[in-house]
Amino acid sequence: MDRAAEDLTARARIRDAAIRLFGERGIEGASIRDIAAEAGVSSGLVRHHFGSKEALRDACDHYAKDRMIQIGAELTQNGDLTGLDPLTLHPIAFPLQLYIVRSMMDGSETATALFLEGVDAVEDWTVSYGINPKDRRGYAAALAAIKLSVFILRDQVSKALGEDITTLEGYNRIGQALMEVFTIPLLTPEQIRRSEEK
Amino acid sequence: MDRAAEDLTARARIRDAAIRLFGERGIEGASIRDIAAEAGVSSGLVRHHFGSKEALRDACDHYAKDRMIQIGAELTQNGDLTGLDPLTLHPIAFPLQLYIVRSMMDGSETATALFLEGVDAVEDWTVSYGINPKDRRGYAAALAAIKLSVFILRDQVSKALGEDITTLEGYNRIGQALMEVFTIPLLTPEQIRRSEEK
DNA sequence: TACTTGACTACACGATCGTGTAGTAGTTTG
DNA sequence: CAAACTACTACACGATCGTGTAGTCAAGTA
Repeated sequence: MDRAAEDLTARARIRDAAIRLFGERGIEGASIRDIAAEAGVSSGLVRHHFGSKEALRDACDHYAKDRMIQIGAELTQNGDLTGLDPLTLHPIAFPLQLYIVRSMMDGSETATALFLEGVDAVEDWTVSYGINPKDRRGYAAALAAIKLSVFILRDQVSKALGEDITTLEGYNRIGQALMEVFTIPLLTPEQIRRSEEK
Repeated sequence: MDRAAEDLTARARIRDAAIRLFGERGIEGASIRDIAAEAGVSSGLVRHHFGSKEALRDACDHYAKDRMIQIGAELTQNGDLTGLDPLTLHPIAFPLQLYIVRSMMDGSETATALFLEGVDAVEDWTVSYGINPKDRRGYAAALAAIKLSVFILRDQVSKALGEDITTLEGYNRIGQALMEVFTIPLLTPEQIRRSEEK
């Protein structure tokens, strides 16, 4: 994804092109012929390497999941951030996130499993962080969904901001805005108490 | 949408079926033949009434937008809530929201305009409510996107909760979880200050 | 050298898509 | 009564889709 296209094997180029086009246009919106053209190969080669469109999506699912987990692991161990500054990380991680969300919407089990693992992680995190919502599972699910919302509606959010959020600058802006959503309490304790009485 | 199907004109049944199927499967995922079958008419009649698939989506866009605005207006004037209790409102509004989000993702200008109007409304609301984020526009855009995220990821969120959020009970649960996200400050003021120093 | 294997292309297939055309039945209108 | 119009169906069209088949070419191997 980060290396020059001509240095990659045809199989890798097909997979990268599939992740890119699937993520941008949706699974149904990107044909095998589109992906083959994007990768610079024949459509038959896509079938030769992956068997079917479904199997291609499966391969993309597992690759994207592994890459995201790998990136997450490298990010958490703060000691070694070699080559993981935002400027190089963003162009790699953003298309992966985009693809995963699209695959989720298409009903992929692998992508959905990744979402469920994310909810589990957020749930554990609320415990260790001392956050005690009344509905912890619901809270974690909402937080996980929110993290993905800007990817899905990136065109609309970009238009609302007058700034492309697929760029690093735009992405950082909406990321900080999301942080403000999480840190500014919308309701006063008094209002919360009153809404509970109803 | 709420009346018995046999009491509606064929045109209305086609439109309702289109909103339902477009919302569930996406624009590309629902064919004109599918919609015609769902409405109990021939595929030719869809074309007769709406001209093309694009024009059908346009008609659905405007209908959904008008209905949502109408519902919103009836909800805000608290005096008259005739027939607008959640039990009857939910089955009407939920498919409309689902469709609007799908249409947005498909690049519909009408649906995107509705999103931008929503962002404007949230922005105005933060002003009158005394909420002052550093990036007010970004804050409003994030909040508007969040409101729609659970519709898109409804299958994943439902699976995470073990409860179908398309039902009124499930929808209320995730709605309250979202409220908790907005009301529980994630970071302490100390942590916010520290993150700003970086 | 002869054989096998894997990467790769060209091409044809049936299905499905949106769309176009022709025509029927019932109602309205002059 | 005849013409016109509207709601509606049946059917065929070209395009595109995922897929299947056959074959080329280069590299490895016995």
